[in-house]
Amino acid sequence: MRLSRYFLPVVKETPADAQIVSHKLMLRAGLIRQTAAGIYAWLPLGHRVLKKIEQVVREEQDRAGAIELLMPTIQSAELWRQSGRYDAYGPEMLRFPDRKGSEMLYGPTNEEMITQIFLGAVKSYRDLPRTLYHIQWKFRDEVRPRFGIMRGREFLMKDAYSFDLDEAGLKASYEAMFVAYLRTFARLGLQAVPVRAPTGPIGGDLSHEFHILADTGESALFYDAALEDVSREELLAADAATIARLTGLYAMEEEEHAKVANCPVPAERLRSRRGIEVGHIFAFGTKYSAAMGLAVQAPDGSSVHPQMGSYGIGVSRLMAAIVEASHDDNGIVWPESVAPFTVGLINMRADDADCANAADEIYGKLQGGRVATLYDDRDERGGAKFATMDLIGLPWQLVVGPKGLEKGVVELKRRATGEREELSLESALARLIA
RNA sequence: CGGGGAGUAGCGCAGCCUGGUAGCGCAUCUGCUUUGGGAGCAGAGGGUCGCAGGUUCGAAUCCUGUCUCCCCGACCA
Repeated sequence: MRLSRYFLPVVKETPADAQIVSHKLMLRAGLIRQTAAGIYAWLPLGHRVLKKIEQVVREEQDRAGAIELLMPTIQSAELWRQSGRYDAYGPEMLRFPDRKGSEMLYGPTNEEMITQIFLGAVKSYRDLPRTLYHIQWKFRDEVRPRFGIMRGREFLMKDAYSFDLDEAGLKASYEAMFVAYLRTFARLGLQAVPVRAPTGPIGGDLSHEFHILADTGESALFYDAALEDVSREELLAADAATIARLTGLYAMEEEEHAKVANCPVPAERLRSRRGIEVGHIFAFGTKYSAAMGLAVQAPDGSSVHPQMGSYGIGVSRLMAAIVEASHDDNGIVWPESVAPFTVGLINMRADDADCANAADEIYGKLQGGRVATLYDDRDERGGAKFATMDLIGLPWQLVVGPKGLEKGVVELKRRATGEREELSLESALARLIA
């Protein structure tokens, strides 16, 4: 993409409304634009990142055997009356009538709907287990939206729902999702801490939250320092044993931690940090299957309510969490897995014919490959170009200028470390494409 | 929902107390000079001062109402 034809409204000054670094940087880098309290438009660059995150989440869901579908954002109140949640759910649920006066709502979650869909299709234990998921916009009319997309009212969520014949099956489905979550966050370059969670209004008896450690997190956590020692490789290779080990380590939200009489973690290993909740998984058993009359026929001919679980990841929130975890004084530092473009190709002198031709040619070569390139072909001073590239945080900057061309080299800069290298064009391209 | 704050040009702000018909920086546009880490000079465009009433000869400024946004608390991916 040529920057001269792109839509990238970067901002030099920090927007007054933004308080935390991710919100400031996301506004400044032209990723998002607020349209109402807690509601944001995704500008082209932000949209690309959102899609990249979504794709990593999707791949790990698929890998875990979950099946993607897509449910609507608008639901009928009738559905929610069947589970009893229409009245139980608070004013966070956005309710409105359609033209006939039927009560509708913008879905804050989809347990009822998925159960309804399942009920219409599955009658036999032979169709279990199944885990279905979708990645869809949700709306929760939060009392106080804040921090940009960190706590928006409209947000993109991956929510998965598992159906099993018995509790052992549910446990297996829960663990499969647990593994998927560990891998997902590791691939996104994040260190996530699984925290044993109180099950709250959704019900059930097994639940974990996944928190990204960050000073600006909204939750205060207490946990065993050993949780920080888990390597990325280990998380990517996670299995049931990994889960057993991780969940065996102490980790609680402040509120729960306060209730613990004798904390099992020795003081020197107890860490207190803040976290951003980016995922939450529940095993809630037959709560919805029973309420909504979902039953399958078991091998012995009896009728059984499937054991269910639900598993959420805040996809849009993850973007803010990544920025919180990965930035410096100059701007965002995207992990390669979610970077909107891999390379920022900088033409130092767009008004210089030789330089422009050389840069155009390099751009052409990169176009054919797998790396997405954002080509700054504007006639602008080098300093401004670097500032923009640093702000938007692409992993690589490839600099083409007259001085380098004289020597037959280009400069390759790694955003994360700032290290620069002069290379022949061939080796620079080889490096990027590899 | 309670408590606090703010709405003036695309962004960041001043002006308001002490009414006299709107200004600064950045950004944008034009020209010239520049060009390897946010250039300089000269010029230009852009605002019914959130909205609605009221007071007044006259309202960004005073009064009333209203809408919106932000921050602090209880909820959540």
